[in-house]
This record gives sequence, structure tokens and C-alpha cells, in this order.
Amino acid sequence: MKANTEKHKYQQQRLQAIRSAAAVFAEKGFHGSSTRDIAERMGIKQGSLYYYFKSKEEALGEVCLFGIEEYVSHMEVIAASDQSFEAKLMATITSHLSSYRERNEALKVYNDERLYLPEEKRGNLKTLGSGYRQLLEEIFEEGVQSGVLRQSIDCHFAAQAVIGICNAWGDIIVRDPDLDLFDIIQKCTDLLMNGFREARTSRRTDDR
Amino acid sequence: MKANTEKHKYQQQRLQAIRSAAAVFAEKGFHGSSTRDIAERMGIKQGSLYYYFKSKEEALGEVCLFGIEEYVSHMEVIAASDQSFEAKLMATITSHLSSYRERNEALKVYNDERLYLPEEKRGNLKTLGSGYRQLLEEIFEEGVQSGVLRQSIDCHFAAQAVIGICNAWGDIIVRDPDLDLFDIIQKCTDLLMNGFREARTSRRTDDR
DNA sequence: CATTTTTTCTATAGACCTATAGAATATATA
DNA sequence: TATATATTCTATAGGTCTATAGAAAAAATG
Repeated sequence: MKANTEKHKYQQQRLQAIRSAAAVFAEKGFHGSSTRDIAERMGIKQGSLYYYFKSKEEALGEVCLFGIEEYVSHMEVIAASDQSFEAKLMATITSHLSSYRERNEALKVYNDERLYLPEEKRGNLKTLGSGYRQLLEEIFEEGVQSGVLRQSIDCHFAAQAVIGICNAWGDIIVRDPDLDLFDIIQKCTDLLMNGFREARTSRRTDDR
Repeated sequence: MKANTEKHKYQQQRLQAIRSAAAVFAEKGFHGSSTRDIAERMGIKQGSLYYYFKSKEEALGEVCLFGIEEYVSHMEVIAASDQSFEAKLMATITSHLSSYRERNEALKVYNDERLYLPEEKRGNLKTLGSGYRQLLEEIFEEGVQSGVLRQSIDCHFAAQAVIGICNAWGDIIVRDPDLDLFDIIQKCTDLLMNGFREARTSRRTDDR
């Protein structure tokens, strides 16, 4: 019988297995990684890995979940909070990019490799991921309604654009750990709020 | 001796081989694809593929090159042209997203799988790719100097942000062919120039 | 200490994969 | 048509990979 507390090291070791798998998958991709690679990284033999995962695919599923769960729950807090639109936007970017820095491997794996999961597991993750986008979209809708944002903006487009910028910069951050995270957060926020143009002279009437 | 014109179908068949490899790599990733998959897609047997490629890696190299070459040369034309900053930005986005739609598989492979190439070939592609970013950066520098863009913007950041948005939307476009390309191009340009904010009230003095 | 439970190891079956060699077929040329 | 060249095929060597089974070692428990 499994003891109820951590008398056995199973939980801790499994977490380490997930982290190892994340690191290896992030570096070599799912199909480019072997179970031997993962096992070696955590200091056990190839066969022993199957004490923690039923299959390599299960490992991928756990890594993806681990990568996304934190920043989705952050998003829920941000969306429910009572801040200005700009503050929420900045908080979103901060959360997204911080997650990238802290558990960058798992998040990268979620972004790049989740499509190799079997239909069913991918469905569960998709629910999480589109929940994230949905919350972000709603923040934008609020912003439009409150008059902070222009009436003409397409909230679905906007949410995707934010995610795109964050992912692009997340990748860059991962490769270059010397970059100033806060600097990038500010520039992202500034770009999204104000654009690059010097002075707003005329406004195109892009109604749709 | 190889004839000087296309008396032999080698060139055409090789191009088809590259396209087949692009499609398969885009769907399953480099390591997830087998030479059998690629050969089957072009209607020949696995072993015959080696008449066109020395190795699977060579095929990847050709696909990546095929994916990027067109939009890099577009960029050169745009950068050298005599247009306003906004027109150049829009042309860049148009070229990037159109390339995605037309040769989407190869471009996706370039973005996602090029890191699996051996050092040497990756170097050649990197030269092309960072040439692209460099040109875009220079367009932004011109924009700042001419006073169209705010003095405070970081041109390196800006170029990466544009590429990030284009790649994010490129992926979405590939998955959903019904999307109106021109609509997205306009929204991207608008976002980058003007941001989302309703009216520019105060400007943060973010000098650095 | 003796016994049970947890964790890791070794060894291997069975599948698939890349790349090559040489035969076979198709196509062009004289 | 006879010959040369280009293209595709079959068969396979040699390697790696996933997943499993059962033994061994380590840790907990009474």
C-alpha cells in the first residue's frame, strides 16, 4: 500500500522525471528524444523510467500540463482582479514571460510538441489553453467597453497578437538569460497600448 | 553526362521531393518523419528517395532553404524601395503572411525544425534569416530618424515583435484557410502603428 | 532481525529506421 | 533497333528505439 505522506519518494522522483523529460524534449523535440536520454538525465537506467510513466507519450502529457498549469491559473487571478486594463495587460505579459523564464523547458514543450499527443489528451490541454485565450479576450472586451481601447479593435485578433509576441520573446529570453525581463515587459506593454507611431494624426476609419 | 536543359526530369522530381518532404516534416516534425513517409507521399519507394537526397538531413536543409528564400528576397526589395515607413511595414507583413499561405509547410519547417540541421548548414540559413531581421531593423531605424516613429523605441525589439506577430498569425492562417488575409494584414499594421489605446493622453517618458 | 514494500537494474523481444548495393525498368539517343 | 543513360525497385545490413518481465537492491515496518 502506498503511504499517505511522502514516506516514499515516489512523488518527488516523479516530479524530477517530469523535469528531466521537459529538458530533453525542449532540446531535442519529442521524437528526437529517447527514453534513454531522459533516464540518463535523471540518473537512472532506461528501463526504470517506466516505473514513473506508462509510456513516452504519458511523459509528454505530464510535461505539457506542468508547463501550462501555472500560467493559466495566474491568468484566472488576473482576470478576476480589479485593475485597469493596462495593469491587467502588463500583468498578463509579466506572468507569461516569467513562466517562460522559470519553467521554460516545459512551456516550450507545451508550445511546440503538444500536437504529438493523442487526440484525447490534447483535448484536455486545449481546454486549458483556450481558457487562457478566452480570459485574455474578455479582458480586451472589458477594455473596449470601458472606453480605454478603441471601438474598432478585434478582441480575438488582439488576444492572439499578445500571445504571439509573448511566445516570440519568450523564446528569445530562454536563449539569452542576460536579457532584462522587466525591460521587455515594459516595451511589450507600450507597443500594444501605443504602437510605434510618433504622434497620432489621423485615424483610419476601419469599421467592420 | 547530365543534359543541360530539362531533358531529364531530375530537377522537377527533386523539387517535388522537396515539397513532399516539406509537407511531411511540417506535419510530423523532422524526427517524427521517416524517409518512407516522404517517399510514399511522392509515389516512389523508400530507397529511391536517396536518388534525390544524400541523407534525410540534406532533405531538411533543402526544405528550409526553399521555405525562406522567397521571403528574404522580397524583404530586400521592400527595404530598397522608396516608400513611407508605414507602407514598408505593411509590405513586410503582407510578404511574410503571403509566404506562409503559399509555401506554408516549408516555412513552418524552417521555423520549427531548422535547429536539427548540422552546425554548418544552420549557419548558412542563419545568415539569411538574420539578414531578414537586420533589414527590418533598418527600416525601423529609418522610421525613427525620419520622425514617423517615436524616438524612444528599441528597433531590435520592434523587429522581433513584428516577426513574432507574423509567425503567430502565420500559424493560425495555415490552420484556417478561410481567414481573410488582407483583414489580418491591416489589423497587424494598425496594431503596430497605433496600438490599442483609444486616445493618446499622456506619454510615459521611457528614455533609456 | 525478519519480512514486506518500494525502487532500480538487467536482459531482451519485436518493431522500425537509415543508408547502401545491385538488379530491373524506363527513357533518350544514334 | 541497339546502346547508353536516367530513374526506380528489391533486399538487407546494422543500428536504435519502446516497452516488458523478472531479478536484485534498497528502504520501511513490525
